[in-house]
Amino acid sequence: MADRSSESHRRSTLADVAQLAGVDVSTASRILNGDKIQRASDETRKRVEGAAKTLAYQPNLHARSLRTSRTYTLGIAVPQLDNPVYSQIILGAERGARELGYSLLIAHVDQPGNGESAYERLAQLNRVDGLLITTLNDDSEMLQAVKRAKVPFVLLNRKAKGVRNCIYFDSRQAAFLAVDHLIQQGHRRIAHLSGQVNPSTGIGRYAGYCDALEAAGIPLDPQLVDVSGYTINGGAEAISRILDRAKSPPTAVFPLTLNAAAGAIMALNARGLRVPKDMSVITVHDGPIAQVMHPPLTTIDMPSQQMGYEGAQALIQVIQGDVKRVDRQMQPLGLKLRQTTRSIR
Amino acid sequence: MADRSSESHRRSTLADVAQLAGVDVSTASRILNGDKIQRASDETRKRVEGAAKTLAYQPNLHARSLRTSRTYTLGIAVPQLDNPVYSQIILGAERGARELGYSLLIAHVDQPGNGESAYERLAQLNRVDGLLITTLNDDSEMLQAVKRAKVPFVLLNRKAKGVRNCIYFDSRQAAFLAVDHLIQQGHRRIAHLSGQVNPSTGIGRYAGYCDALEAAGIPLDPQLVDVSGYTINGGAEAISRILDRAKSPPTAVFPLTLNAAAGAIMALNARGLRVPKDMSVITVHDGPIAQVMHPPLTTIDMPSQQMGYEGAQALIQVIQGDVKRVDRQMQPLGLKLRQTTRSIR
DNA sequence: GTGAAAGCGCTAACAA
DNA sequence: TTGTTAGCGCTTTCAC
Repeated sequence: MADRSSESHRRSTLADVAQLAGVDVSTASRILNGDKIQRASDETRKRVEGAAKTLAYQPNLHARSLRTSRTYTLGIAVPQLDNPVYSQIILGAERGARELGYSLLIAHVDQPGNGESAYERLAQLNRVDGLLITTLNDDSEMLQAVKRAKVPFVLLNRKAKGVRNCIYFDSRQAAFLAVDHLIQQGHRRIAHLSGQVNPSTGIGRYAGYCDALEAAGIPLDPQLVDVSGYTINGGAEAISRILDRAKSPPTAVFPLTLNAAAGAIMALNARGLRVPKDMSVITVHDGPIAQVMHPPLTTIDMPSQQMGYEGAQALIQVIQGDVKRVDRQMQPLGLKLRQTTRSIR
Repeated sequence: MADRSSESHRRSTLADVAQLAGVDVSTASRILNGDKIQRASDETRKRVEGAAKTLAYQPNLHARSLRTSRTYTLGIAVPQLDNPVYSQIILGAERGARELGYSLLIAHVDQPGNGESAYERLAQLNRVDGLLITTLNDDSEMLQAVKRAKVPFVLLNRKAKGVRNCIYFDSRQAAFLAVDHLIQQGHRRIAHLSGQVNPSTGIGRYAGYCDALEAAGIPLDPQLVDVSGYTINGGAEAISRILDRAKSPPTAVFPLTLNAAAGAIMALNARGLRVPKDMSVITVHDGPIAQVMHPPLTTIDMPSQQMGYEGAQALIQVIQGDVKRVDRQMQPLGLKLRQTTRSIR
C-alpha cells in the first residue's frame, strides 16, 4: 500500500471540503445532506457548496453506510436472465433505483433444487437495504429464507399469501384482451395452453380466457384446454394433444406465454398447419422474440420494465418507512397487432 | 432510530466473537482472515472459529471497505439487457464474481448520445473495485471516461487499441466455420451481411468469410456483400439490396448477427423466397431466438456466458494485482445445426 | 448557527 | 503468538 499522503490524487473527503470552506466537518455534513432541522446560514451554505463543487466531492458511501447502517443498494433476485421479461424488469429496476440514489445488485438465484443457493443469497443480504424478488415459479422456500433474513422486500410478478409487498400484472385482464381479440375476429373455437406451476399467473390467464368466452356467450370446451407450462416444448406438446383429441379442431389458440406460443407454432408448422391461415395465435407479454418470429407474433404487451421501475421505487419507500404495504396491480399496455391472427368472419 | 443496545437481535460483530473466544479483536480478525504472516496457535484459532460459528458472524462489509478501501464489488456496464448476448455475459459474470467473494453491480449505460450518462456512471464507480465493460458499439467516449476514473477494467467482447485488458471472441474463426459449413453443403454463391460500427466484430467476421471462400477457391464477389449493421431492419435492407442488384443471386447468406439474420429472413419471406429451400442462412451467436424462429436457425454458438465468467475472474485478478494484462480470445463452441441450411450438391 | 467529540466495525502497524 | 492502538470518512448528539 502506498503512503496515503504521498498519493498524487487522493479523493477528496468531507474534511477537505470543510477545510476549504473554513467550517467544521459537521457543518459541512449538515449542509450537504440538506438537514431540515438545523439550517445553516445562507453564507456558509454557499461556501460549503462551492467547496464541494470545486473539489468534486463525492461522499464515501462505505463510511456513510457504516455510520448509518444503510447501504443505498437494492438487491434483485433473478432466476434467469435470458428470459426477456426479467431483463426488462431489471432494466426498469435499475432506473427506478438510480433515480433515488440507489444502486442495483444482482443476486442470481439458481433454480430451486440447488439446495445451498437460497442460503447463499442470505449472505449477500448484508449488502443491500432491500430485495426485489422476481420468480415465476412459486418458490416459497426462497421466500421463507428472505423473510428470515428480515430484510424488506417486494415481490414482483405475483401475489403471494403472507407477503406484505407485491406488484403484479393483471394477468386476467391481459388474457381477456387476448381472447377477446380472437373473438372479435370471429373465432369461436379457441384453445388455451395453460400454466400449472405458478398460481397467480397461470390461474389469472385461465380465468381471463374463461371471462372472454363467457362474455361472448361461447361455452367452455375442456377439450380445448391443456397444460403447457412455460416452456417451448410444453407449448408444442400441449397443442399437439389438443389437435389429436379434438373432434372439431380450434381455429385459434391462446398460449399463456411467449415460450408456449413459440412452441405451439413450431408444432403447428410441423403438422403442416399454417399460421395464421389455419390457426390464429396470440399471447401475453411482448419481446424481441415476438418480432422476429415468422410470422411476427401478435401479443398483448405488458409493462415489464415499468414493473421493475415501480418495484424499485416502492421498495425504497418501504425501506424509508414512507409506506407500510405495497399491493399494486399493473394493467396490460394493449394489443401489439402483428400477423398471427386473422379474421374468419 | 431505535436504541442500539435495546435491539433484540443485533447482528454480531467481530468484538462479540473476540469476547466469546476470550481474545482481542485484532487476533480474531487475523484468524478469520487467514493471515499468512502471523499465524495463530491452533488452540486460539479453534476457539475463534467456534465463536464465529456460534454467533453466525458475518463481517460488516462497509467497515471493512472503509478500512481497506476495497468494496468486493464488480460493476458491469451494459447498454441493453434485452440482447441475449449481454444477458448471458451477465449471468456468467455473476457466477465468476460470486465464486471469488465478489458481488456484481449493474451499471446501465444509456446509448451513446445521452450526454450525461457516462459521467453519471462515474459517480457509481465509488462503489466498485473494477468494471466489466460490455458494449457492442465502439463507444470510445465511454472508454475514455472509464480510463479517467482510474478504475481497473476489463473490456469484454472486443479488443481495442490502448486498452490493457480485453476478452473477446474469435469472430474470424466463427465466421470461417459458418461459411465453411455452407461451402460443405455445396454453396458457392454466398452473400454476407456485414457490420460497420464495431471494428473487431464486424471486421473479424468479414475476414472469416473471406478466409473460407479463399480456402475453397471461391472468388470473392463484392456484389454479394453489403452492410447490415446489427439490427433487424439493417439485415432486411442489406439482403434486399443484394438480391436487387445481383445478376446471379446467392444461394446462401451469412449475416453477421442474429438480428441481421432475423431481418434477412423476414425480407426473404416477404419476397416469397423460402428458407432453406431457396436460400440457406447461418449466423454467429446462439440464443433462444434462434430456436423459436421458423424455421429454427442454424448458428455457430459462442461462449457468451463463459466470457462473462472469465471476465469477472480476470478482473478480480487484475484488482488483486495478480496479473498485469489480460488478452484472451475465446473460440466458438461449434455448429448448432438446425433447419436453415440445406445441401445443394 | 456552528463546533467538539464520539463512534459505526474493521484492519494493520507496531509493541510486547 | 497475542494485544494495543490508531484511524478509514462519515453522521449525530450535545454543548456553546
